[in-house]
Amino acid sequence: MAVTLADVAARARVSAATVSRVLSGNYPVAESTRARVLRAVDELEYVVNGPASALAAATSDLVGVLVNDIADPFFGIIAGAVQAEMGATVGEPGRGAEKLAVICNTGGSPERELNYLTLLQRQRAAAVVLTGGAVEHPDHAAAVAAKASRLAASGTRVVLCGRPPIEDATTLAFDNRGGARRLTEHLLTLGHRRIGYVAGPAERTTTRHRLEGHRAALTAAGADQDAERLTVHGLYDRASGYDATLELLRRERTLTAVVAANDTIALGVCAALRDQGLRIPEDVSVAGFDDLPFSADAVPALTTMRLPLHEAGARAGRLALGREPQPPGGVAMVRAELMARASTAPPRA
Amino acid sequence: MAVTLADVAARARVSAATVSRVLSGNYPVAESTRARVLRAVDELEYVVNGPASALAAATSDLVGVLVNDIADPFFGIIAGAVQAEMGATVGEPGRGAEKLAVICNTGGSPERELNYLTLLQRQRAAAVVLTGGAVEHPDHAAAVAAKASRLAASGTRVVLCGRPPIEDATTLAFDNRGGARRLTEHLLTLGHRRIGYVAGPAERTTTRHRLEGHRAALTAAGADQDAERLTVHGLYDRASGYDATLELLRRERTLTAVVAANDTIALGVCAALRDQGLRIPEDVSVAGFDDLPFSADAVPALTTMRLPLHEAGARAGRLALGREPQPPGGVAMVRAELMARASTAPPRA
DNA sequence: CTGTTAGCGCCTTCAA
DNA sequence: TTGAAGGCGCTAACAG
Repeated sequence: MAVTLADVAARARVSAATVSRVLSGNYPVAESTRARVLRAVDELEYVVNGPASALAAATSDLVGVLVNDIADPFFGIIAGAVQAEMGATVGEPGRGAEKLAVICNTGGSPERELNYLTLLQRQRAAAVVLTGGAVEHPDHAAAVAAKASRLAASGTRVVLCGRPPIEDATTLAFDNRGGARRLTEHLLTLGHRRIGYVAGPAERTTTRHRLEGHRAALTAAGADQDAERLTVHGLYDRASGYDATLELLRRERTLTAVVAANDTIALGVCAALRDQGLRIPEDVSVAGFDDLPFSADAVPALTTMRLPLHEAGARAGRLALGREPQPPGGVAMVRAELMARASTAPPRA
Repeated sequence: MAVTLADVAARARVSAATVSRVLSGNYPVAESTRARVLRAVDELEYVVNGPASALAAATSDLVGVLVNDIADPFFGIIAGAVQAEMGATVGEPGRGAEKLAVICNTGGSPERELNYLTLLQRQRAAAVVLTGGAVEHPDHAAAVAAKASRLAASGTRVVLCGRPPIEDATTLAFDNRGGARRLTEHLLTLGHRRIGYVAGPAERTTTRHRLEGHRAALTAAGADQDAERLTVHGLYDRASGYDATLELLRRERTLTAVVAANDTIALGVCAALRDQGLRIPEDVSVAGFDDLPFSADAVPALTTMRLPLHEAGARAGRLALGREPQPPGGVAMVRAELMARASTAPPRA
């Protein structure tokens, strides 16, 4: 069938062991033999059999990246950055083979998340990176934690990017709570008091943390009387933002600002407000979270909290490869930065 | 180290072969034995060793999906749809294990594309889906074609989604040329004659086909005198659209419309026009391509050609799994549909 | 329906 | 510096 190590060995007139050594490059081999082997590899167009070497070596070069929604740039940016760190520089034998980062789309489903973890465990993945908020259902959280421990125990590095720490994993946590708080403080400082909040799905950590930060700011300013009534939950998408905004306006027509749990939702918020004949920011200010690429281009440009997604993803990738030292305590906090733009302004007098 | 098939077999008091049969479910096994085995699997928390079974069975359950830029929703949508087709229903033994779709980000680099193909070949992937336009450099095209043939020869299904057909691969081609032509015809029908075009990178098939469609419409209408001068190339991103628009205005201030090679570029075009004090569509009409989710929400809503990305990705996934019959000749054309929205209108009188 | 027997292709001591 | 040999964990005939 396919060309094997033995074929290469025969052609280069050496043993299979020698070919293996040349290819993995972790063992001294005479330069002349080396050249001969490489030539044979070339002539035969030999390609290592991954499964076979993974079996023999008990390690694979797969790195799994789990995302909630690959069509959402939030995850696309992180995943792309992780993958870029793996540097696909194959084909140059002699220097340890590179890793293959595989992106797995869970669609936010707990079952699929677990399924993918099993699949990766089955593949004996070298590392797993879990990105984005976690589902907070206790059973599921326990199941994920258990899987993570088992993966870690079997030598798979587990890295969390944008979700709360768990045991046996290195984590890059996003400062959702602090960021959300500063964002709402920004609005309060501008003079807003009746602020609507469009939250994400209720059972996710990101949703809860951002909402908590928002509430904390309101409470600190003594402006939290209506907080409950002025909060609407939905999905992290544009349609939810649209619908939620209509609901908010129904509940409180005199809103002067709306904070969205993320930029995508904020887009829907803007659309709904506009359709209701309200101007941004003259009538209602709008703010988002994440600072995705399109946010700066929105009209008006969206005020939001910037999360260094690319940097975080790259760092997660390095941690997954063991190329970067663990942060103290295994946990590092990634801060969010306020990007005050045109979508927020003082309320009408 | 880890629990193996043999451990399960011992515990269930059957042979390893029986356990294997229960797990893969492709062979009759007595219900009682089956139950006993499943219980042992459970108690031992056994997880199949992927590499080992791939080696023995000479097939793996990996399916590779190559994309040019995973942070771009165009690819995110396609990749997500492919992956959804794989249905990660693991953990339910007895029904053939599901595939693991792995998304590989080439960043548009020919070398990385080839590298990933090698990596997937090394993993003995069950299938490979190549998405998005191809680089037209002859050497590279030949290299990719050769790799594809080799993959196909070794039993890996090769599916193309959004790129021109090659031998040994099933392809879902996007009707970029026809779509672009209809889009420009739409503008011509509205009365536009001085139409700028912001193209993508010169050496990509998608870029060329869309540009050709545009030119064909102009030529048919006898409006192609300035076509060359009114075309600017850039990347498929917002910044390029912005810069290209400034350049176009420098070349021809009296433009009444700008066609962008895709929606992302169109966003930049809109931003630039606005910054130049031009209104859309009163002063200048703008059109994009793809109909990404944000396009309908832009202000004004963007006229564009809709490509059924999700459907195409899903179909590519099914073809990769061999769950859908080959289209006649191995090639199917995916049509684009005109979405005439608020960003285009007749030119000023 | 179930057990036995060979490998799948590669890595890795152990010797030479 | 190189070769020989055993085994990684699983699947796939082939018997029974």
